[in-house]
Amino acid sequence: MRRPTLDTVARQVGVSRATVSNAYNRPDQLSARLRERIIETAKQLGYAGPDPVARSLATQRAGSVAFMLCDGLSSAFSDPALSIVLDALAATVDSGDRALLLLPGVSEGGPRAQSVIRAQTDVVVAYSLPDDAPALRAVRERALPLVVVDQPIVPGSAIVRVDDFGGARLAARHVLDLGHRRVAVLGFGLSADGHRGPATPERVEKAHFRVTLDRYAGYLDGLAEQGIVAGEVPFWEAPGSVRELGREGARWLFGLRPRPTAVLCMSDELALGAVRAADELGLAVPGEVSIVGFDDTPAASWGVPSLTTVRQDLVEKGRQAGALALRMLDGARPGRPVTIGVKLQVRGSTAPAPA
Amino acid sequence: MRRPTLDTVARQVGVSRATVSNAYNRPDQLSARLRERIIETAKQLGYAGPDPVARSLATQRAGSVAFMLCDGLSSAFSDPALSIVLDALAATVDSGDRALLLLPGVSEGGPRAQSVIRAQTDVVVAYSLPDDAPALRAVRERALPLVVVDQPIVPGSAIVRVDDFGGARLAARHVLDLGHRRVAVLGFGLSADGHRGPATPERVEKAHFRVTLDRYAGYLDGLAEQGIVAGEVPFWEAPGSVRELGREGARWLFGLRPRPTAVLCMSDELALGAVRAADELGLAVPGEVSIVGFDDTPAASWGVPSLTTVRQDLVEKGRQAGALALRMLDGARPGRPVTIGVKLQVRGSTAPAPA
DNA sequence: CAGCGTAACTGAAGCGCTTCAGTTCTCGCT
DNA sequence: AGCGAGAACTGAAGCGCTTCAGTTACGCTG
Repeated sequence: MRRPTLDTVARQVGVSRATVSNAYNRPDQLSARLRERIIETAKQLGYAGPDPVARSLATQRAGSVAFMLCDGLSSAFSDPALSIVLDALAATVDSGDRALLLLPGVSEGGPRAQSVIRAQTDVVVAYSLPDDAPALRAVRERALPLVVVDQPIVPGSAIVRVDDFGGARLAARHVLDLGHRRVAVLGFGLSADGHRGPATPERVEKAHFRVTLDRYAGYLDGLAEQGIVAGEVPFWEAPGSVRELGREGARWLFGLRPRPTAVLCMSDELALGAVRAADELGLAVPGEVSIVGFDDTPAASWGVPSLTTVRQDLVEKGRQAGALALRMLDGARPGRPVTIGVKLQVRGSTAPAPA
Repeated sequence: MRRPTLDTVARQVGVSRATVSNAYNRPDQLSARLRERIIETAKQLGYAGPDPVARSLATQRAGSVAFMLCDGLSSAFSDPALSIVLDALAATVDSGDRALLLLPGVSEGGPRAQSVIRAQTDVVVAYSLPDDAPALRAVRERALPLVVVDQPIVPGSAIVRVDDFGGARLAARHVLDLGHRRVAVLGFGLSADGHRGPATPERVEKAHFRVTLDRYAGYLDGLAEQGIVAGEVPFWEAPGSVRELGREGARWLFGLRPRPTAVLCMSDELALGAVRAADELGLAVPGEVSIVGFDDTPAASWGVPSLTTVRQDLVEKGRQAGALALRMLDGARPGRPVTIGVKLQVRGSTAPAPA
């Protein structure tokens, strides 16, 4: 005995299949009494409504938004920024009656191409993927509409980004204003190769991550206002926005001579790791070293000291990404990139440079 | 000019549709040369392989595992335990060639029934939902296989749970052994009503969350060994496993007279909030108050002081849930509940009771 | 009362794919 | 030469639903 279908119900009630379909999808197309009878019969037969897959085939819409991310879920969600963006995105697409299909990355390079090819989805949102992610090729092959968050730049896709350059420059100017002149950068990886260590000019040259590059450039641009040049600014690459990695990088930075008095971090998580490293080395924050984060996640204001950081509106970012995805579905053109603004949030982790 | 289909390719190559299908799905059914020609032609036509939705309809498998959670994503992922479980789950189902469909909750009660009814999925995993979640009814109506993580108890579903009772008892015994006699509980909500405040016996009576109840019972059971009874154990309900809520609850608990010397927390996040509250009130941890967490998330070992906590193997939990989901798909019976073991992880947040 | 608009319902053509029972052809073996 | 086995490929029947162009019947208008 098979599961009931539209047909089973139709026959039982003695109407056509179309009518049963209408009972579920266009109540105005039949009399209320008949509709009620149909629903009632369906319930008795254990029919739970039109099969979603068959409906998708007939309507030519999968009804889901795929979300691709670079790493696996656990490392991804240790980045609180992602949770916030994803939540806002989910709320937006859900209210548009679509589900969220999650495609986590494998081994740093994003999801497998195969996962994308088999995904039942109408549109995909790529969250901060490397330029050469195989998943992106697959998206193009399937000719699916694409919304890119942060990076990379993909022709024909809609884009939501943050003013990384401007934000980083704000951070740099801030420490400059406080009198700091020996400034270091604690940042994300330049490429998806898991490199962990000081960045070399060559690596900067052939970087794959726009965000890393833009923030780095923003820092340098700001610092240039006091004549500080790239060569004087140590830059540690951490292959992920994780506290532990920030701690490790900061340790190295604090070991340099002359020791930097300010560390510009590309995320709050890295910054919190840096604070920890300073603690462990007996360096007072912000007395001896100032630390600036990026993102303004909840943890930034929670900690002791609270974090001076570059605030980006993460909820807005997720919402915009969702809205763009929905709009792309209606066949809208990608349009201009949406840029989320930033501002400096001064708190307790920065202070005038020590004498 | 429409998108190409199997048929387009078949006609172009001059073979039957079945053969093209075989080229993608059963390479052994045709000669390598023909297969190559087909793939080549497909590429030229811009055909990216069989349409996933149509394939699903034909094969009668949606190819995805739905994951339902109680809250929205952002609050959900502020619970690091979830990230870990979800990641392990994702890895397991992905290797089984299935995608993860995320169904976040709305307003504390889990996902909407409608979301479940329209979900293209073969099996659903429910993560710590309240007993009366409408989504669960929808799952039953659709007769989808169900794997429940933690709670509630649903007849006919597979279950992955943790030895909550035993773990809680371990925590209670630990503080007892250290000489504590005034012990408080800082826990999750008993029902999905967002209640925030001291728990009353009536609320305990008609609780909806098994986990909260079991842990509470475990604490009491342990404490009973020194003759401590429920009435002597203040219990604050926090409507979520969030640091800020833990802090608030702990404040209240620390305001009681006589002040508890030990606080048993149902999660590490709550415990970290309690540590913070103690700090702010000038209470030394563990000198004046001991605090025990639950879960052993990364944050537990990271903080100062590090957290004494009940460790559950979260990765294993996610993996088991994934494996069960996959097995249910093959028509396996639910079987006995899988219980993940716990053990006490003693660290720096507990010490002998003050004299 | 003819004419017409509308509400209520139906028939049938897809949506794009898989799969199974054939059919044909080739080749090795006796 | 004859036979059988296997390889290579095909035809057609679904999978369960939506949708659109009709068809019927009915009440209303002039």
